[in-house]
Amino acid sequence: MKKGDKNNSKNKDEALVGVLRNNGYKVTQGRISILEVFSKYHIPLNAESVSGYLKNKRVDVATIYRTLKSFEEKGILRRVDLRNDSVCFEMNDSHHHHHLVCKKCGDIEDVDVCEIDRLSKIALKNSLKFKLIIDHSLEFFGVCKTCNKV
Amino acid sequence: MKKGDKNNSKNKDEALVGVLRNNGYKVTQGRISILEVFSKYHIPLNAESVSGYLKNKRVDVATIYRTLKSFEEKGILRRVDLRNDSVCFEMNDSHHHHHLVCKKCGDIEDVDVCEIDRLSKIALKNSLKFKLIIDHSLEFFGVCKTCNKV
DNA sequence: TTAACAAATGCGAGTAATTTGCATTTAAAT
DNA sequence: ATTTAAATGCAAATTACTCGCATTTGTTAA
Repeated sequence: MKKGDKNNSKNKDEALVGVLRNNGYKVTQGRISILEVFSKYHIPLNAESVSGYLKNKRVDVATIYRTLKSFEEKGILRRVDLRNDSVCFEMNDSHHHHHLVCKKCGDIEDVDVCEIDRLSKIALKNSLKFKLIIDHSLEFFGVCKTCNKV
Repeated sequence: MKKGDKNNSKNKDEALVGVLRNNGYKVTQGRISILEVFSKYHIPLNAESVSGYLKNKRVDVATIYRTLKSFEEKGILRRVDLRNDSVCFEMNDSHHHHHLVCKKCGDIEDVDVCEIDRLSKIALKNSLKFKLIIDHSLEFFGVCKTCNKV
């Protein structure tokens, strides 16, 4: 590993520590590791996947579930609903995006839809019951080219 | 019950029978009853709720789960993910709409967003991997006025 | 530094939603 | 009416997730 890489990695970790502190968390190795996984893999991950990526630095699955839920409540993670059998999350950073999911093989492609904020405002304006919209889900389900050939 | 009502009800059931036949299903009382529930209540329903509405005409919960899944695959029902602890469905008819869900009390308001087809086309056009988009999810999560007061 | 305390974790048991295997029943084709 | 594959009910199994509690750990303040 080159010096530069090491520093980058260190800086990145320091940024993650900052995220934890800003949200009033104790800084534990487990939470840092979980954040590292999400900041490395920009794909929807469920508790089991996170656990898999944490092989070496083992964190109990109950802790992972608790952490994911808490991170979501704080807005550090966003929940992503892909209509599979588990709840997935992604880092909730500036790189906000949605997904196209293959109904056959489950393959995922990111989708940038810049108009969702506008739609959200329209929805709120037309709403009778609601005063505040915090989040939204927007995912597309289809068939990928590979599966379509079969 | 008036004659007219009876006829309407009968016609409705015949329409539902048609739905089953068109999809290659055997026409069973259970499936008709389940379709009746969805065509009567235009709100997201999970297996348990359906079971509740079927009180008199009891259908086993395993059968309900099997039926819902199968109906979704056929496109008769749409899956609706409201981020609660069970999978919900709605009739997939012309009355297509989305939802605003209160994160605190779970109250739901329907949302009509007419631009989603356009977004879907844009997503497909920009996609590298996908050839076909079949469905999408779009739900908004927020806080309703009642809960916001507290 | 260290003492003290609340927060965080691990572990195991528990729960709720959903699925599955299989024997029985039933709709529909012949 | 007979036959057959599909559909159902029942009970057991599975899966994702949660909870209680004893122990550990990070942070605060002396």
